[in-house]
Amino acid sequence: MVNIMEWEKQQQQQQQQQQLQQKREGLQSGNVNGNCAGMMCVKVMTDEQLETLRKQIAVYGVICEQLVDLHKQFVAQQDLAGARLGNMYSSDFRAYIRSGNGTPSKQKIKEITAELSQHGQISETNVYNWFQNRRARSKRKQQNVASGNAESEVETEAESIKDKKTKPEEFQSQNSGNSRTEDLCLQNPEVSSELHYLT
Amino acid sequence: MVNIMEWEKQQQQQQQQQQLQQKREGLQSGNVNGNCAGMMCVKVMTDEQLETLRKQIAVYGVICEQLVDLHKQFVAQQDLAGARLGNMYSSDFRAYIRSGNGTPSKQKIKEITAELSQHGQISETNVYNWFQNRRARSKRKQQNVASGNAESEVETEAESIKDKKTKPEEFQSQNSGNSRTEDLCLQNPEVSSELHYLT
DNA sequence: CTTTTATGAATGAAGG
DNA sequence: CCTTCATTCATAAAAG
Repeated sequence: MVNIMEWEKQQQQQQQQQQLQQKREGLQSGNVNGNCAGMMCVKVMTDEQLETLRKQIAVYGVICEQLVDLHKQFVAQQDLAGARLGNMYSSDFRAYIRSGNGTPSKQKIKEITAELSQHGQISETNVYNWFQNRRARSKRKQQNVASGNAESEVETEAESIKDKKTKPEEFQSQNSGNSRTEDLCLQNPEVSSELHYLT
Repeated sequence: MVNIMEWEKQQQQQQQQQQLQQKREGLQSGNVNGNCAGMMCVKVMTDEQLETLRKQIAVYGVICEQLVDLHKQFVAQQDLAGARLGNMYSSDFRAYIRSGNGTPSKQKIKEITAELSQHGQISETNVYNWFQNRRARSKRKQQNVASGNAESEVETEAESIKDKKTKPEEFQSQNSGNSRTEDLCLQNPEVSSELHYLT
């Protein structure tokens, strides 16, 4: 297992440093054709270049998924910023993002895995799990928020969950003594509005 | 295994901060587009979009570069060793398991169910599902491992690949049996807070 | 140090 | 069989 954690920290630090450096240097962010020396401003994006950019961004699409969500939330909350951030992603990028909402499909997973594999060790299982968890959690979040609003915040919860499964509940009897029923509950009202205004 | 998912978050955070900073400082690399007003600028994208793309790519590029380098140091140690099937159920159960990996057959299921019933509530359906899932998953796992095993096989792991296949874990003491090695993860819950500065 | 939160993963079960 | 969903666990990171 080695100390992955250490590595992570290292990375974070380095990244931050990097960031700072960029910042100090004015974050040039490599101009496309920034040859605006005062005349022939050739900032023309050839189709090739454009394509390259799109491709890169598409690859990062998955990586930024959450960022987009947050941005959307922000946009929705502020209303001021408006469309500025909502539509700045390429269609490819958006495609990826959106794919997460519905059906990942094996094909997608393979694609994504392939692309991400270029940047590090990753398996299809990882991607699959990620989507799986993502869907489940976003759904549950919505559920909670919705129910919370509808129920007028009353602490009535408790039982409503019902054991639809009627599953023998496994053999709880065994551990009934120690299980501490964590009971989830992340009541994070506030931000989680999760508006789906997309753009 | 270093998951992309993990550092993805870092990137998200990084990017967010980056954008954040840029916004706060009003850092617009306007030199690229600013003085091209009267020129023949054949743009395929708006300044804003272009700017956004450049930023994203620049940030990602640098970060990824470093990440890739750092990953290389660890990739070699990434060993999946996903093949472990030791099971730790009752010997009886184990015997059954071993008897055949395919098709339990109704008879078998009945028997097994009967035996396990001595230890707790369990139905044939449970047993059936269990076999079903087990087969499917073990198969898929093999696939994944096989395909993903192109990496160098460094045996850095102490050992303990111990199996964790836990089955009727329900019966067993809810032992927390620390499973295997791996995983690392980090996230950035504070992104949201950062977001507030975005304005 | 303890509690929370976020998230990858494992697993039982339902549908098709 | 295969896919998908719901639940749960373990743990790293952050919060207090």
